[in-house]
Amino acid sequence: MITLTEENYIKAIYHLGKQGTGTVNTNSLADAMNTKASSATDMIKKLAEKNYANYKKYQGVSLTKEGKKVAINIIRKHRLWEVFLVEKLNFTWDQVHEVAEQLEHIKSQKLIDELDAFLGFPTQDPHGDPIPDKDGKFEQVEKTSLFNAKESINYVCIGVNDSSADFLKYLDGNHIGLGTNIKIIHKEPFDNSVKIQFDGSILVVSQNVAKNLFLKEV
Amino acid sequence: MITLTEENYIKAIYHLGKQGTGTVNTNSLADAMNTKASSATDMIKKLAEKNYANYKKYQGVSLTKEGKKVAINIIRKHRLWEVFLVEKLNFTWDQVHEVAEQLEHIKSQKLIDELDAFLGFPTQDPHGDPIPDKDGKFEQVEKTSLFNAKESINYVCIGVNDSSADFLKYLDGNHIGLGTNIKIIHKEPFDNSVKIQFDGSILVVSQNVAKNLFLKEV
DNA sequence: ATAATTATTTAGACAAGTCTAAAAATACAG
DNA sequence: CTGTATTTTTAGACTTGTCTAAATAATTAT
Repeated sequence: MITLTEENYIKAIYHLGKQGTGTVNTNSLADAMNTKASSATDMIKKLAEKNYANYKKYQGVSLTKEGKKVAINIIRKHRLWEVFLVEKLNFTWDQVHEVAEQLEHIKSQKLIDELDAFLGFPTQDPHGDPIPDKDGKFEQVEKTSLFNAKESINYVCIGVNDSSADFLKYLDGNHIGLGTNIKIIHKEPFDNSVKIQFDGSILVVSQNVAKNLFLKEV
Repeated sequence: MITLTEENYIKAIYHLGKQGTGTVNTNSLADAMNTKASSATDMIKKLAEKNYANYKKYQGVSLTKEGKKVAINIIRKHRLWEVFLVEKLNFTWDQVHEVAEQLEHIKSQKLIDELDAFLGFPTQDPHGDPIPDKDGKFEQVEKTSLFNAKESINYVCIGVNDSSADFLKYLDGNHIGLGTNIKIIHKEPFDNSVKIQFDGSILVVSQNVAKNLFLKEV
């Protein structure tokens, strides 16, 4: 049996370690879990014990194949529930995260498979992130941040990095969403702000915003 | 903050104590929770401490107004999720309970209100039990068990008492469900079995079945 | 009314997950 | 390369919910 806390640690290791491929150090894991390094160490040992993680003292932690499988399954559930909440229950994209964090831990294979079918086998969640299929396969879309994007090229918004409610509300307030077509008018070297054009309007966004908005060339 | 375990104890007290109006003794509570009497005592104390339960040593436990509110809210969530699972995700009525037991603990007022609306404000779950509305109000339907029903009167099946998967599968196998019209042909005094007629077929059911099938006169 | 039985509570212990404080290992700067 | 700073681990303790075993209260039977 895998506990709720174990699942959350596994998920955190996955996200911190470049989609499960890299090593994560104890302090960043503790930070991500809002806990202390000593607690993280204890849990890392337990995960290694249960064969979800590779661990050598002072060398950081990474997920085993088994651990990655668990992580991807949680992510699949999280993102499917997000689609459900937005498409069927009138949630906005900044409201879904908190509830999906709870729903992702419900244990029932039938539930998630039926939900997937009910939603029409979606491939992206409301923030543009890919949804793993039943076998854990998913496409990592080629994406550039607005910060790294080039002037005078046409882009379309395909996702966000920081999905904090505040950031998502900011985007909503400025009428930027998935699918919005964006062109860079000017990149200001002084403060790294970016002047963009979309839907006929012009907007200057901060470096912070630019780094968290993902685009794709069209 | 109320914990998952506390919620489950409150729910059990509600169900055991005649919909929250009566007193429950420690042993039955422990049995219902699959735990030991000493554990039940500990939890009862905690619930009394937090004002969800009334408790005097050796006198059993009952829910406070606050406790009843919590119980009814959990039941509301449980039953709404059951409707969702059956109507939208192709679950059969014997498959819903286990998953609804998990879903009922998800914390989000918006989630449950939106789900309620999405389902069209249903008043009964798939087993015929009433669903409390947003304010905790619900109709307790007048029901007789088949065991107590009288011969030669027309009844309709409106619910079940024992909602174990085995019992529900038995009913499915015999094509009895909510809404099935039933008439008693003969009550056998020897073993309390009951011969019934429905949809043109004739069936003899055991006392056990008769006690767990709820009917309403038509 | 008293003895036997049953129900309930208490006491002390354990596992999971967390914490603080201190020790040990690693990394970094001069 | 050596000392300092940082990171990580260990040790011991606390909380929640559980257990067993023993003590106490309530109930039932004679």
